[in-house]
Amino acid sequence: MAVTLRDISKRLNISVSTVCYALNGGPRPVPEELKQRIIQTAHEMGYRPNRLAKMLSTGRTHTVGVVPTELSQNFASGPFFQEILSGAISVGQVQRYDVLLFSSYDQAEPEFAQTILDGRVEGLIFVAPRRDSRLLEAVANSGLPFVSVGAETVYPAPAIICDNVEGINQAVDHLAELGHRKIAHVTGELDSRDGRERLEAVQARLQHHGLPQMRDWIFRGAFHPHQGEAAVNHFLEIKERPTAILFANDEMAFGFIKECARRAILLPETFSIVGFDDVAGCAQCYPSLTSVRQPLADMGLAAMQALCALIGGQKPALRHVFPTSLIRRQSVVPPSQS
Amino acid sequence: MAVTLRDISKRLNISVSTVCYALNGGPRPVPEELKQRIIQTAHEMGYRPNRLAKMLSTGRTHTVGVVPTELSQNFASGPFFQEILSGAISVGQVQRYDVLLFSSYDQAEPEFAQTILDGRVEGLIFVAPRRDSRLLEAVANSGLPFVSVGAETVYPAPAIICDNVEGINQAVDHLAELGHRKIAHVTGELDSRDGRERLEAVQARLQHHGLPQMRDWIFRGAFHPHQGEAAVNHFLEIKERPTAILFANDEMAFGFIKECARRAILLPETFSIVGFDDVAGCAQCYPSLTSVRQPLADMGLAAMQALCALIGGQKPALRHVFPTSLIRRQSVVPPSQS
DNA sequence: CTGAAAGCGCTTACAG
DNA sequence: CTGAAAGCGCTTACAG
Repeated sequence: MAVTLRDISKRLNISVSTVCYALNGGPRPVPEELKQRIIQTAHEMGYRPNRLAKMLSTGRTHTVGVVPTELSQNFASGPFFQEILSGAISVGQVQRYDVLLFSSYDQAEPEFAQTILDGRVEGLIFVAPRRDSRLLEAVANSGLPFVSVGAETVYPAPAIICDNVEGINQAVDHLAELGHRKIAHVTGELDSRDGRERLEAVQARLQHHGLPQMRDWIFRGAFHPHQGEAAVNHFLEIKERPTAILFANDEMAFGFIKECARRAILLPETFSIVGFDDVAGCAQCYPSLTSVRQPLADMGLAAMQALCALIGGQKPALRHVFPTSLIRRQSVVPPSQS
Repeated sequence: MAVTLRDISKRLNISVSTVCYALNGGPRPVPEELKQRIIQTAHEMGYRPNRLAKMLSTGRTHTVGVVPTELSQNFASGPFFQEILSGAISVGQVQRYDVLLFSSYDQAEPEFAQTILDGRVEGLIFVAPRRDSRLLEAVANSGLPFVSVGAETVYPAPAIICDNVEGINQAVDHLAELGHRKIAHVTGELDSRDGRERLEAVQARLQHHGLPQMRDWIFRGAFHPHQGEAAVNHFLEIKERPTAILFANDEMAFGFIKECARRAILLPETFSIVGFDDVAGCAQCYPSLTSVRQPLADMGLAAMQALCALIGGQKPALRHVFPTSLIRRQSVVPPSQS
């Protein structure tokens, strides 16, 4: 069907090697006149090089794979994944790497490791993997370069993360300064580093400020909006209501805001709320959401750069911690007098 | 380096074909006892099938490529692209297709067609391509299956689009009902179907309602937030200010909102505004943005399904028009009396 | 039933 | 300088 080097070589009665060298512009020299004739006929015949064949024979694919968060069932839907992806892609443009999304991903299948280690990619980016991921273990054993972004692994691979403790401190300090003394926390998935670290940081910082801590003020979530919605009931029903709530990510805060709107519960009057990640939606919700900014696009960018460095045989830093910053918006006000 | 079928066959003193058939479970039968022994040793030796080799010999890659909007310089950043991608990916999960993002994309390069037609993918999804895209022409000539989403092409390939006229009518009708008689429009890129169709629909619907049209009320944009910002100055400076502005997409409306906030111009009191696309940010901005909803994720899903059908030899519909709906929020109020 | 071999379309070390 | 051939690691039609 498709035109091959062989077809061209036959047409011109020369060898495939010469055609190959001519079309690739090297490394073996080809007389200019002949080279032009080859390029010309290749064009006439509608020749298009087969990349798979090239990849197979050279062993280079110029492709990196992106592996979705194992926690999220619907893959690429969240802004977390998307912003990181967009950062990664912008580097790909420069470094000339294409990105393969393993969308045929199926958590249920134990042979998934086979799929991502089947030779199509030169390296992998894991977005927010779990610490105990069996996938990671298989990949680490395979020797294929990889980095993780948004979470640290137990393997000696570059991790691009944010400073959770700093971020939480900024949030708690802000609330404390305004006079909040009853601060609650809706946690993330506690199997993840981010979920656990943020919870611990909240507890440590509350203690640092000498603020009270109650069991009812910790609501266990898992990074999904749904748990934010569920939290509304919880915090309304407990005896001692908090005046401020710190969410482990924005998505849960959005769920909370939405549910409050549905039930006509005033925000920020009833609860001051703070999110984490500062995804695009924060600036645009009502009330706009004060949030700890984690520079996701920059992190995706750094992840891709680290991966390219690894592939290139360099040794990038194993830990790339990005600073957080508190973005203040309308969702936080001083506690109402009562 | 890596273990191959050949290595296994040597170890067991049998032929590669037998090993291949055993590991693939067919099509040629292999005695159960032998098959188990082969699987066993393959496992022991850490065999991992090389997908590139398989792709090359079978001619199937089980991969589809996604080509970014040519209008947008920074590729995967916009929510438009991202929501469509997420819809497409969710189908990939079911149909077992992986998604290749051509992130090494470079508009400047004329040989880009070579890159996307190099045998790595079985089909292509074009996100909002321009009508006159030279890329499309090359792809259409190549015979590789493709679909476009968010725009129609001149080629007989499935187009997954929304009903621009319906959407604009919904928006204009809504404004007219509230009493607006001075309605402006910030256009999209007029080289695109969406940009042009929406402009024409606005003009037609204004006429239908017998509303005045002024040259100053058409501000030429190109789908980027920046033009929304620029529009603020324009509409403040012209003699006859409109009372409502219809933006060709949300991004420009966001830019407008942001600039108004910066300059302390009250919304929606000063201008009622309507966006188009209803991306996630609309529900969360202040004032929350009334917008024409284009079901992007569903469209991405339909695009992927149509593409899979094409690849499978079926003939999906050439035009898949999704209905729009006006999502009413806070950014539209009746015109102020004056 | 099983093995030897050709083929997928490139790249490149090896002869001449 | 250029051609013939081996090789990348699979799949599969062809012999035996």
